[in-house]
Amino acid sequence: MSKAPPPKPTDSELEILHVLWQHGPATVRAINDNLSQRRQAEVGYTTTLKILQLMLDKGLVRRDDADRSHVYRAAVREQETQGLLLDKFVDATFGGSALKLVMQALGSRQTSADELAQIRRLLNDIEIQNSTSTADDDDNA
Amino acid sequence: MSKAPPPKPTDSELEILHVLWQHGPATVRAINDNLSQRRQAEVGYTTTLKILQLMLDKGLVRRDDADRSHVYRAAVREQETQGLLLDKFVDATFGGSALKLVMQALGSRQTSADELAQIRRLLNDIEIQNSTSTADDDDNA
DNA sequence: TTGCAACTACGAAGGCTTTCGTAGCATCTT
DNA sequence: AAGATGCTACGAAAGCCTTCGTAGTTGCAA
Repeated sequence: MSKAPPPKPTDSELEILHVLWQHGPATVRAINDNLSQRRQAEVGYTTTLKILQLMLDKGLVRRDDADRSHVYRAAVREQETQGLLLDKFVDATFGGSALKLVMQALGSRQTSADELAQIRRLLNDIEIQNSTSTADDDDNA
Repeated sequence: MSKAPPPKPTDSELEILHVLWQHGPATVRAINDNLSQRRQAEVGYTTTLKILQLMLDKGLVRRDDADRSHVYRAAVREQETQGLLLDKFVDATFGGSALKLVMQALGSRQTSADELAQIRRLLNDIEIQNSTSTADDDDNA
């Protein structure tokens, strides 16, 4: 009955999720080391620990505390989480228009020919889907 | 001299900026009415006033206090502000890859044929620019 | 002129996020 | 066995954002 939807991660939490998504399950020590590398400065060990504990409460991570050093792993998927954040961002910043966002992202930025090609490929896929799936749409979120 | 870079607006501030971008200069009363419409609930008048005062401090808006009812107007441009926010968002959420963001935005979302066409047009423009303006480029990212 | 309505300024509370210090406990080493 | 090391739990502080109440002032109307 109660599948509480996973809440929107904060910036620090998102940073930790990136580590977990990239490296898989890890101890606080490993996560903290990784975080310290990414940033300029050292991150306090207990800071990382605390955030992980809060994330556990929120359901953003799970942990295995069989061993003395608990092992944390992401409880939310990368794409889903990014999609969630993207939705909110599009609403807040571009009034809900994903098109505006895409135009802005492509327009005011260096985009390589390779990337442009990838996007074209995606556009083709979408158009094919749009034209073929018109008969059988059975999607509910 | 010190052209202090305009700081990143918060969510509430951004909401107010949207009103100002859309309607031009306005009084607190007008802004507050507009805000109250967008949301479900009434927004406290002094809440709006307070945020505008903070925005004035930050340089996000300017005001004309010739009349008793001060008139506020945006001091930052829509596109620039959106670009700034987009940069931060891409960094935090997609590890700096604008491509991933675009793919996610287009992939997990309903995109109309019309919108797809607009994006294609933009892609064409970009490719033309890439080939004409840099006749002799070997690109390195 | 007196009183009401509208406006600005300001302080403060509450919530959230991030950071860190400390305490307590288990483990390992010598 | 005893001490050092490393780990977790927890409390608390600081900063930021949002919200609102209150006080003081100005302008208008009766």
